[in-house]
Amino acid sequence: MPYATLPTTKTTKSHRATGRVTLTDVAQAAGVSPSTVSRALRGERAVDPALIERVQAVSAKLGYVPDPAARALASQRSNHVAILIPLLSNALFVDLLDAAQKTLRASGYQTLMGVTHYDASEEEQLLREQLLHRPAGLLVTGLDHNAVTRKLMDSSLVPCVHLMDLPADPQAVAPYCVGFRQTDAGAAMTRHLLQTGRRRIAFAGAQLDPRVMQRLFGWRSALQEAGLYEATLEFLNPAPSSLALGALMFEQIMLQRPAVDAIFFCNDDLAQGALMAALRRGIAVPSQVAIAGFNDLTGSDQMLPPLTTVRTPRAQIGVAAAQMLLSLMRGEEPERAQIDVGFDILARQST
Amino acid sequence: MPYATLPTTKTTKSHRATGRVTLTDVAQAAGVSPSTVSRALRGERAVDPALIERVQAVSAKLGYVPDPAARALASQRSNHVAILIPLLSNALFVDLLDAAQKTLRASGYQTLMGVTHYDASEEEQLLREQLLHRPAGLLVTGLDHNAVTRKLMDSSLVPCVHLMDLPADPQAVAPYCVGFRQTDAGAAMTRHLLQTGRRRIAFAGAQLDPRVMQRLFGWRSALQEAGLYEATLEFLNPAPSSLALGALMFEQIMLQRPAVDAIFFCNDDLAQGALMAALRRGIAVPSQVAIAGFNDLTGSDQMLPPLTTVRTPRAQIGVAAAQMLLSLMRGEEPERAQIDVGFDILARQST
DNA sequence: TGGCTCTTGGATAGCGCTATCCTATCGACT
DNA sequence: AGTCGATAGGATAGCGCTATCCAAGAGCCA
Repeated sequence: MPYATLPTTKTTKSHRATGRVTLTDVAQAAGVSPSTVSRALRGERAVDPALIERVQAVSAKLGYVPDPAARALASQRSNHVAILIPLLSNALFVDLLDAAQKTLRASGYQTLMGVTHYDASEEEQLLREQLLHRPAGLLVTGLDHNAVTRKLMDSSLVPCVHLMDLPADPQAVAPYCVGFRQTDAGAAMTRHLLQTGRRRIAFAGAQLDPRVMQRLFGWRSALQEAGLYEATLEFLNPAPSSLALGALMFEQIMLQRPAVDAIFFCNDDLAQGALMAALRRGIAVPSQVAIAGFNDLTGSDQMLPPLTTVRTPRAQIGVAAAQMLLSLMRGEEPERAQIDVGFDILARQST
Repeated sequence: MPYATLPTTKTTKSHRATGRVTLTDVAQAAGVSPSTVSRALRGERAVDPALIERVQAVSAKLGYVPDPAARALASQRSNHVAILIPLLSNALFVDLLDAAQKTLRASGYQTLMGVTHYDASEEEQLLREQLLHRPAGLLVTGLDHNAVTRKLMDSSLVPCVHLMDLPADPQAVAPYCVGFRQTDAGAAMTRHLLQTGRRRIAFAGAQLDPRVMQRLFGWRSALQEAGLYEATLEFLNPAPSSLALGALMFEQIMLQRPAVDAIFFCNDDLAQGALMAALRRGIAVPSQVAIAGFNDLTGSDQMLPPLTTVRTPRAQIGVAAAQMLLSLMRGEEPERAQIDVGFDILARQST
């Protein structure tokens, strides 16, 4: 006996309450039960292929669109993916966001963005708010979080992928990560400068977030290896990085240590500002002092001279992390918990 | 008779289903009905002040947090605000997003971001998806949308504020807008160039979105007023704007019209690229050719020479639009439907 | 004092789904 | 032939709130 002919308690009214086409409407029109429609549309369990087709046709004809709020309430899971990034004022993170967001949307997920401003307690608060929406997945920048944040992430059971960073242990199975070894990148750029014959290589860092500190450690170890490390070659400023700060730091370094023959800036915007300051001062780059940056931000190839930098594949990180998250949300176990996307030294004319 | 002593049908179980503290738990603990808790916590209708305090205390003690999904389902309204911007690769829109997002979050709203890529049908699709979440408000960039998009915005009854642009009619009551007159800004910069004695002023535009076109119209009308307009002074390229494109366009213009004495670029990144190209070519700025930009993006003050540009208060636009939206969402009618935040000509050394 | 409105709290029916349990049918195996 | 299990569909109870309708009592006036 087809479902439509069963004695139904309330037939006509349901469809008009909010003017919305509901799953029940589709069920009635297709002559099946709501459960079946729900299952057919989600590909859940076994449903007769012919029935699936019919349900899909009816639902398309009626213009049925599932209500995410009802779905979230009933299933305790939304189609949101929360992403936490430190800043929107650094193009690096915007590129990450853009790539991840595009990939997730293609699979039907809505991105909930949270900006932490490098503040652990703001991160915690944002995570709390986002978890209320029962996100299907979580993307967070870096591996450094306060204890409460880590506990929230764990106990929520929401799949989570970390961006940009990798754990010290290459065999770790614990956090899912997509990134590269910041320390290695810092060391690699320093070695490149050593190879071009530089001996007094300063490090200029701003913001001083964990990843900048790792690059600093890489620079230190490469210089120590070469027996050229001096603590006074470190120039650190906790202010956010910008062209203006780069120009300022360049002037300070040239004043305090006029004999440096290279400066490794922790981010391209600082290095770009330094290059402009050098032009203004008439300081020859690279003959008097070499300048290197990090991240290959937009415009670095247009500088005078073009800026030597580390190309960090952040769009690739965003896409790969989103894909890893997608597979985790499908309940799959990814092959490797960590993906090392590597980096490239782009040797341009500034070194 | 206090609510807790009434014959309750099911007392113990509700609290354990999902391990979540629900409104009903708070109601029982406070000895009032769920309706009262709901009203007390939302400040809805009249509730005894003492009762409100008690409910708040109990709810804080139990750690109750309302479920947004349940709320959205029952009230047909979420705490989401959808924002549509064309690109994340233009710092202008990121600044807008950042400011709006920050303001909205402070009032408890979650931002749903959508990136349209200047594509009307993608905008329509994004809007559709976002409306499913029953957003409490809508922020969209510009005033140009296809017919379906406009209809979706209207029929959804969701309060909507448009960013960056203002309607031609200054007395219009129709769309809520926060922005400035792009045409006026284009004309103002052109007049500034005329005042510095320039006579052959080229316009270089990329992306060619509606706002760029309005700046172009402003440039045209100012030149026509001065009797100096020539169609061959227009250089338009539909590619997205970037430093590299700016450098390229600069070279093309200097090749095709070597006698131009000023170039007005529709965006700062183009102008920055042009300044770098001029440095490379040894073309003197501003003595041989003046260069002007638009938006005062980061780094423009660090150029050599510093770039003359139009300061557009985009953070202010983001905040003001969010505030207008907040008041609309409270059901208030704002004083004015349009807010003109104006702009400033920043005359630096490049002109 | 009676009846009126106004105020404040309670009861209850959904909002539109999913998850769980249940039933009917069919085939295969003993 | 009888039983068991697997397969595919149906019935139903929530998920956690809000909105609507009701009721009780207070205050007010004639």
